[in-house]
Amino acid sequence: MLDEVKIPTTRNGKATFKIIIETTIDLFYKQGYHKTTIANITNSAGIGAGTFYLYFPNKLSLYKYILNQFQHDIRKTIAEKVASVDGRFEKEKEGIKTFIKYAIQNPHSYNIIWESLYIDKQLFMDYYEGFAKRYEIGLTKSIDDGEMHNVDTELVSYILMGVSNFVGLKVLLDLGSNNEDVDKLVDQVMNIIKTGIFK
Amino acid sequence: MLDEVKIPTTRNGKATFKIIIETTIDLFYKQGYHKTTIANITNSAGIGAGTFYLYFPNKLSLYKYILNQFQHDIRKTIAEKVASVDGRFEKEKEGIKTFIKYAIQNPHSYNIIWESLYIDKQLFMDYYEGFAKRYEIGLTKSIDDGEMHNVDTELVSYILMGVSNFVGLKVLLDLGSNNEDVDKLVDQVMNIIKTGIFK
DNA sequence: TCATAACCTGAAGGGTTATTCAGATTATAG
DNA sequence: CTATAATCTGAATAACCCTTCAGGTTATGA
Repeated sequence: MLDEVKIPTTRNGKATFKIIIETTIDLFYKQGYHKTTIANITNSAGIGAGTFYLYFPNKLSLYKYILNQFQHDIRKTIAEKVASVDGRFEKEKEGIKTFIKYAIQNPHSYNIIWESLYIDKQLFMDYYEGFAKRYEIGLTKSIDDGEMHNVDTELVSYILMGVSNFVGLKVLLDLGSNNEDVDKLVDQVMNIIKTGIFK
Repeated sequence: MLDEVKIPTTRNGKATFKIIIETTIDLFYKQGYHKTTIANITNSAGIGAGTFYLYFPNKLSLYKYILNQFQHDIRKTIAEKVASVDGRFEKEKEGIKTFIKYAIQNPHSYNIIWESLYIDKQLFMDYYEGFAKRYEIGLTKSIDDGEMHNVDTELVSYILMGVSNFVGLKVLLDLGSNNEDVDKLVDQVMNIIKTGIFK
């Protein structure tokens, strides 16, 4: 499943493995997956061309490894934050806020996840379907707790993902937004989500 | 601005130009921009390799030409539909419905537009900023007409784009949704947008 | 200390692709 | 009908890139 990735065992090996990952995340962000060559990676990482193949059989397996890392990291970060607040509404708010903040602090992750649509469509579908399913669990609880109208949870999960993703996108494109701004921004977003847009 | 695209003048030339466009849209959809080669295009179109360069200096200029076409077509389609209904709320609803229906009927467009993020980031930014500005005009009218709360129109335009894009995405990924379903789906979405999610 | 496994190198082979161009064909204005 | 512009062809070139591999270095357990 890890596509024949070879995990190094020694200290030197681990350091090399790590620099490959870090260099590649940076290159994928700046140039995109397809424009990034193995030679780009090994040159930027300061290693020989053959060293790459010691750990990864090809570029795709490296991409999948990085995507997997981000998935776990995002979900873990959100889950921890959400667990720390009380009330369904507050939890949903914290989830969206954490997602947007994560995007700001890891702008690379955003690009790399979306790009999966143009690398392997199935990866993209799995990612968002998995994310939606997680969302639905929380939404169902919100309904059970009487804090939310009896909505179609699957639909609402896509709506909320769309909102977070595009608001995150806006913040990323604008650039230079700091964390305080994000708090206010998310308050506005949640107000809109809570009470609706139209009179 | 059109990147040196040469528009043919004769009937034969126009037919060749057209088949290049149509073949390429199909290939970009199926394989993505980067995996599609000029040889793929000319072979699928049934023309000689050199013929491509009669009209386009390279693959990127062809991509930009196609992206531009979709932009105009989407905006025109939405504008016409929106003009045909009365009331700001009904107009917003019709706009979202038309967008999602357009995505279903032209699944190619969706892929090609999003892919701009991985071909030329500036194209992507221009596209969504332009779309947001258009949206804001309608939203401002909604507020003036007293049909909408006094919201941040720029923020709401990104929220609405996020909702349309991800609901459209969901429909596309699920596949097999017909137009009647979409009407009901959009009714649900608009209900949520109108009255909010939380109690 | 030394045998062994892990790690590293970069030149070279082999495949793929973009682009050119000399020459051929077709359409049409006059 | 004919001169001319537009259109078309596909083999050839040159650039690029992935991947291998024979040979070298480094770290470590015993």
